[in-house]
Amino acid sequence: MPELPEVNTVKKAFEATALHLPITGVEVHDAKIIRNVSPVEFEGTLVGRTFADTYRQGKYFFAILDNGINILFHLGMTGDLVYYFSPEDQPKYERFRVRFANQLILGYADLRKFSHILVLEDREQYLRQIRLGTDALEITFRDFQRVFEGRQTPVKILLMDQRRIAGVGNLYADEICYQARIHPASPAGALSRDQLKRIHHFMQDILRKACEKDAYYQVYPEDWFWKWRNDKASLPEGKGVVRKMKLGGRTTYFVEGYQPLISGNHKQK
DNA sequence: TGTGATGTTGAATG
DNA sequence: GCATTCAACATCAC
Repeated sequence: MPELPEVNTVKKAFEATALHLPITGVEVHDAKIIRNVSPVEFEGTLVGRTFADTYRQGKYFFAILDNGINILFHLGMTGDLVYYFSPEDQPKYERFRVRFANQLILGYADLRKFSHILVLEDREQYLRQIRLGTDALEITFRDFQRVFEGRQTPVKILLMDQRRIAGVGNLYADEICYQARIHPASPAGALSRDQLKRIHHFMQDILRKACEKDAYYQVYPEDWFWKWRNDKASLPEGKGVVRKMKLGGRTTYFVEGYQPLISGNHKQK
């Protein structure tokens, strides 16, 4: 689930809860979850320090220690940070936890263990190394346009390509295509400037609103697509019927008729 | 009980 | 580069 708005919400909660507290202990339950250091090294890195700052780009969240070391939390599919005081509130699937001087415990839970937790000396170098793209909320229309130019690849796959645009995952990509009224399989290079403008606009509009609502789906606007996504029933107002297809190995939902497929035979500029 | 699908990415292949 | 497939992992729905 964690796409840009979810990760942004994790960041906000971390800032409100865990900053500037002395770290008194670390317990690792699953050594494999921290990818580049041993549990002992991880503990040694954290204990006695505080978290001083945070950074986020796309779905990558960094907690920055007071000595400048970055702890990357990439939440994978099921990662989450959980704050609690009492041991009986320990979340299921906790993989490690951090204890603070005020008795607060920060648990890292991850059912499916697709997470990447990394200790990084140099965040910028790491971001260059993985070639992470511009954050979806930051990317200008000009740069956005460049991503799609001359490509045969379906629009949705490019929206989810973290090396080009960082932060959009499977669910929000469907939402963006729906609100922009573009068929997700439309070849990117065939879109007109106006159509690209629409996608760029709705991408940022959707992500911004989702961030404002702390990625809490229940309070998303009524006319958003997500609640019908799994429904094979028709949408209200005769918009059409929800269809399902595979795109880049990911299940994709769209509304037939409402989101016309842009044909690729005449490239527009 | 077995099978396939599930929000993530990264590696391997042609 | 680009497109596709698979693997990492655990659970759930059918």
